Amino acid sequence: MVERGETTRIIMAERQSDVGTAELEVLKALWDRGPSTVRQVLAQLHAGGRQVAYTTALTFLTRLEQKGFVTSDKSELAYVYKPKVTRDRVRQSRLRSLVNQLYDGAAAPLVVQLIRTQRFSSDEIAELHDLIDRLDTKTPAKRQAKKRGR
Amino acid sequence: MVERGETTRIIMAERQSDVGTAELEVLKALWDRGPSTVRQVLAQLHAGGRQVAYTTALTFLTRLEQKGFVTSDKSELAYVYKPKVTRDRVRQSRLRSLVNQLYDGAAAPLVVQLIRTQRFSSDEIAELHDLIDRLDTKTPAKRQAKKRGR
DNA sequence: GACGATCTCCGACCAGTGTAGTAGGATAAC
DNA sequence: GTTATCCTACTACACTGGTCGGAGATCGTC
Repeated sequence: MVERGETTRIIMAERQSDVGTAELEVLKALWDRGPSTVRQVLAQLHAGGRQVAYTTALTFLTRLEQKGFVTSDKSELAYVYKPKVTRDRVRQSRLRSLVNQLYDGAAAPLVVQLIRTQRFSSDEIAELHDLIDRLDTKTPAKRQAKKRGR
Repeated sequence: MVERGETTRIIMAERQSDVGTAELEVLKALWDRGPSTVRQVLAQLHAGGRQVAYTTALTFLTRLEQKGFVTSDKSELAYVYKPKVTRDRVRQSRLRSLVNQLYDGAAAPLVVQLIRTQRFSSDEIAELHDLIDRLDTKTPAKRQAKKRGR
């Protein structure tokens, strides 16, 4: 009755088209194999235990392209798809969502939880140690652009 | 036409009903306020900027109850809902999903990424330092319960 | 006891996602 | 040239999650 809908849409727009779990599998296939045809992606999916039909894989790739996550080279009969987003970008984005949704945007508690609940090899522990040590030196507050390059 | 559907359903069953983003807001309201009526939850949602109708909040609570994430005390006219899962459980579960989906189940790379890309206050850094140090002593393999109390 | 405010229940709608079938174009093989 | 094969485009369907309206039960109050 009321003319709501606008605001609602805007609020939801914040979480614009995301990649679904099955679509993510497809992206992973592309990350792992590099540019691939539908059939190659399909083979990868099957190898990973996802028994879907050829057209299903095609649909995923088409939708991913609509959403802007992959591009396709249509010069050959069988299109060759390749990812437009990196694995890291997606990880980053998913991570941010998680932090915002469940940790009030503060990453530290997340890290604490991870360290507390997960098991790590001594190599990993060493690496973490190293990273944290390096954090100490370049303390946050200032964030002096040492490598202004990027 | 073909009698598929069985297998499909089974495969999808693996990813049993999860909590949606709006449902999660409701859960958060319950975590923050403790046991609440629909109206109270609604107020909390509005306070958080989510302008939804009363019946929408009701639907969320009902669905959450069906899914087993909340219970309700129906002794009064207005039911009082309370969470059946802790915030930590949900965090844990979401985290595991993320790690499995995007980090091949290995938490360490996630931690590395977090530490690399997020900013931390010096207090937080100190805490992390502490945690990692403690990891060193009780190396994974054995996990000798030094502080059995927990 | 009729009225208005509240509640819950039930059904509904839409968008998004997982999944696939069919149609029709291009290609390769006879 | 006809046939079998492979590819994309289009359509469809079920299920879930976000959103709500109307119907019917309850309760407090004149």
